[in-house]
Amino acid sequence: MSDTSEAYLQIGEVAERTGVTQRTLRFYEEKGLLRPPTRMDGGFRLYSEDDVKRVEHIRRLQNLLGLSLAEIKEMVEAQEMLREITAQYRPEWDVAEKKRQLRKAIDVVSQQHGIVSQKAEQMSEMKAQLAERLQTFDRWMAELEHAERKAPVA
Amino acid sequence: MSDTSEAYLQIGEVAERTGVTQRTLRFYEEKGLLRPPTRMDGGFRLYSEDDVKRVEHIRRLQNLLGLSLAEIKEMVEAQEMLREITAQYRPEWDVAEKKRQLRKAIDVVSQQHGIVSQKAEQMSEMKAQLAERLQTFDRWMAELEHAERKAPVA
DNA sequence: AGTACAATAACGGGGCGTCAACGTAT
DNA sequence: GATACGTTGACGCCCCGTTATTGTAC
Repeated sequence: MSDTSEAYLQIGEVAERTGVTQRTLRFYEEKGLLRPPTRMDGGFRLYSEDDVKRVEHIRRLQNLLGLSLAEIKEMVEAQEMLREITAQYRPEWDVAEKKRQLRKAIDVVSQQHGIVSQKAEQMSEMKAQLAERLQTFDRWMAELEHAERKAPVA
Repeated sequence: MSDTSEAYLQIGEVAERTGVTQRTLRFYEEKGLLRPPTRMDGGFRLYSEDDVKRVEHIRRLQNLLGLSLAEIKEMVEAQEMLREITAQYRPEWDVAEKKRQLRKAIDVVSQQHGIVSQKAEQMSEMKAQLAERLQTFDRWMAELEHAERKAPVA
């Protein structure tokens, strides 16, 4: 019931669940975006559910925000920092240091928020344009069908 | 007043106005995304305002939708097709052919619309999450400042 | 005759895809 | 012992950035 090996995932399962390839997972690890996972005796990688979440997070930052892996690495590292500060009490860190780290995290997140806001705006603008064009096309199509009825295929 | 050379732009101006590099413009041309522009006697490229618009269009498809240049090329070509059909009368094209082209265009545009809609949704979701986190961080920061006042820097 | 701008190679880097050759075992 | 899954290289592609060298002129 309380086994040490609660839920390990091999690289193939992680790949399937996250929608990236195994190559990509190993590449992220090589680049320091994913911490090296534990291994079984034969050398097979064993991932945790947390690792899956990190991969999904990385992918969102890539696909939605279009950030480079280097930028993403910085953000992910800043987040790790924050977790270490906040997860368990750390009385040995003085308050000034905590504040500095927190400010850094706030900077990162608000920067992301800015990017997202901007992109979201551009998105809805583009969406409106596309909808308008679809309207126009549909009208043209209707006209063509009308013309066809008047003068059927030669 | 009605000069043949109404408004030509050299590659540097186009680069500046579109925010891409000259290298990128030449690369797009090489890959067939931009039609080869006219040249002056010495070989310098001369772009039109329409070319500028095409570059901006390509960039939006890249940055917002994250499409590959190959995909973008298809879309741009489909659009050109449509322009040729609709811009001037072409009685020599039969209606069935026009309909086929128009259907293709509708397919392309509604596909884009689908992608945009989906991305826009993910965007606003992410935006909300980020806003929430910012709230949390701000509260933590306030707590830290409170603590600092009670027990000032050692 | 000097300066700003452009042209064409050619090499390099990020982010993987894709074998190849080989070891492991949910 | 056969099958499915994993391991580490190594090479290649896409989308350009970045010189380097040479030519042109809003």
